[in-house]
This record gives sequence, C-alpha cells and structure tokens, in this order.
Amino acid sequence: MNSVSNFVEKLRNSGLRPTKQRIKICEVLFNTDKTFHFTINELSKIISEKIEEKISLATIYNTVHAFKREGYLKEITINSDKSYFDTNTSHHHHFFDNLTKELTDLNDEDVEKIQIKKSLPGKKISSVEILVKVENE
Amino acid sequence: MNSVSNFVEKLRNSGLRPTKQRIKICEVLFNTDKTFHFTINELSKIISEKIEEKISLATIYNTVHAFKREGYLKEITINSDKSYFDTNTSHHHHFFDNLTKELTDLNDEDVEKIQIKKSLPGKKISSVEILVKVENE
DNA sequence: ATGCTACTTTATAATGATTCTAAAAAAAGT
DNA sequence: ACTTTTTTTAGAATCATTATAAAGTAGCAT
Repeated sequence: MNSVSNFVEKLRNSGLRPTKQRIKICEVLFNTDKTFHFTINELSKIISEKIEEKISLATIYNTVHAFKREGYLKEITINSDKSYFDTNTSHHHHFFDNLTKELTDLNDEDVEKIQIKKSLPGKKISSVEILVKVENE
Repeated sequence: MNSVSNFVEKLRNSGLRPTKQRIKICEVLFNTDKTFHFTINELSKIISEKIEEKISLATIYNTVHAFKREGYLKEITINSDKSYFDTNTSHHHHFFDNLTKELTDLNDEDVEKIQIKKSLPGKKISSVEILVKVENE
C-alpha cells in the first residue's frame, strides 16, 4: 500500500522526479495510518528528527506545494500567520482551538448539510469550508 | 450618527485616547453607509489618498487591532498570506474569489442553519465561520 | 494656563514565513 | 561515460507584521 512505489507514483503524478529527499518527505507524510495536520516548520522538524538526513526548507516547500497542487495535501484556512496543511484530503471541516493552536478534523457527516441560498453572477462554488473555533468551557 | 463624538466613544471603549490620527482612521473605517473589507495595506493607501496626512503603518496596525479586540472590526479567515478585516461586525460568512481576490459578504440568513453534530470534550464553540470559494462558471 | 506624567506617533529595525537565486549535485538521455 | 536537464541547497531577498526607542501629545493636577 503505502510503499516506495506508491510514493514514486504520487511524485510522478505531481510532476516531480522521485528523488531521495522527496521519497523521505513522502514517508513522513503518507506512511502512517492516521492523517495529520502540520505547518512547514513542524514538518521540517519531524523530518530531521525521524530521519537522520537534513532536507533544506526550499525542497520541503517545493514538494509540499506540488502535492497540494496535485491534491495529495490540502491547505487549511486558519486565521493565522502561517499555513497549515492536512494529509486528510477527503472533504471535511475543522475545529480550531485558538489557545492551544490545536486543529481537529470535523467530518462532513458531522455537519448538517449546508445550503447556500445566495449565488454570485457568473460564479460557481468550488468549495465550502467551515472553521469552528472553540474555547474552554 | 457616525460623527467625531461617536468615533471618540469607539476609541475610548477600545482603551485608546482619541488622537488626531485615530480619528482619521475612524473616518475612513466608519464614516460610510456601506461596510467593506480591507487589508492593512489597502487601508493605508485609502488613508493617504483620501486624507492629505500620512499615518504611520505602526499606528494603523495598533488601531485596527484595538478595534478588533473590542469588536468594532472583524478579522476574516482567508488564504493566510495576509490579514483581511471587515467593518461589518454582524455575524455573517464570506465568498472568496481566488482569481480576483474579491471578498463578498454572505449573510447569515443566506445559509441554512448549521448544525455541528460533534463536540470536543471540555470545549465549547465560540464561532462558526464558513468560507465559500468561488470560481468562474 | 503651566508643568508633569503617561500614552502615542513615528521611522526604522527586527522578526518570521515564504520565495528566489545561483552554484553544486544528481538524474536522465545519448 | 558524457552531456543536458532537473534538483538540492544555503543563503539572500521579500513581504507582512511586530518591536523599539526617541520625539510629540493628551490628560490631569496644580
């Protein structure tokens, strides 16, 4: 399933050659049973911890953005100063705890179907994203 | 209605002394019949165009953030390369056109009531924001 | 009004995330 | 193997935002 050949395919689909560094990035991103959220800096830290090698930030940025373009990663819209990414690419929403900065998935089926009763002339909806901000009770 | 005394009140409520610069910022922000969206840079440009005076960026940042803290402005969650603000502080959502970067209000009554069927232990919902991304038909 | 104190403004520097660059390294093609 | 193209990398550049510290202003007590 999530083996090197799968990573090579993902990379080729994204228009990227399967290099050593990119395969390593794939291992961190996709070789898990659970999906997860990350910032580029967190990803960089995970890579340097889990893997002895150092991959330059520029390479991480390039690879993550190529995967996002291809749909293997989603970028999450948080009211913030940095970008969050999600390895869960299915359609879903998020909880965000502004205190802990923690992101939690909110599955599509956990939200009553949303009906948008307004439309913009000449435009069609490409996505509907809900961000539920939470605080301590 | 939206006169200097009203601005002075807004400023005092926000814990700010009513200075010349802050009154000018209020005029641009609140002395209109329509609400609008802006980035700090756009606001800065509007100020230097509409008003002969130059107000430093630091002052604009400080004032906008104080108003946000006090609830006279809302910050909108968009692609996180810069912050967008809204002078419409009523509860509502947004359309965002990624091509034109245009933001449009989506009133609360234009969205079928949202039911979140999941909750996080020890947390309560503080806000639910919908961002509808649109593209050309 | 005058003077004192605390708050503001301002230009500029600092920061932090992201993007760019150009040279060295690696991969692909011949 | 040799040449060409792509990639990696460290460091520089950029952009939004925040911090700083000196000079200016508001508020208050006299």
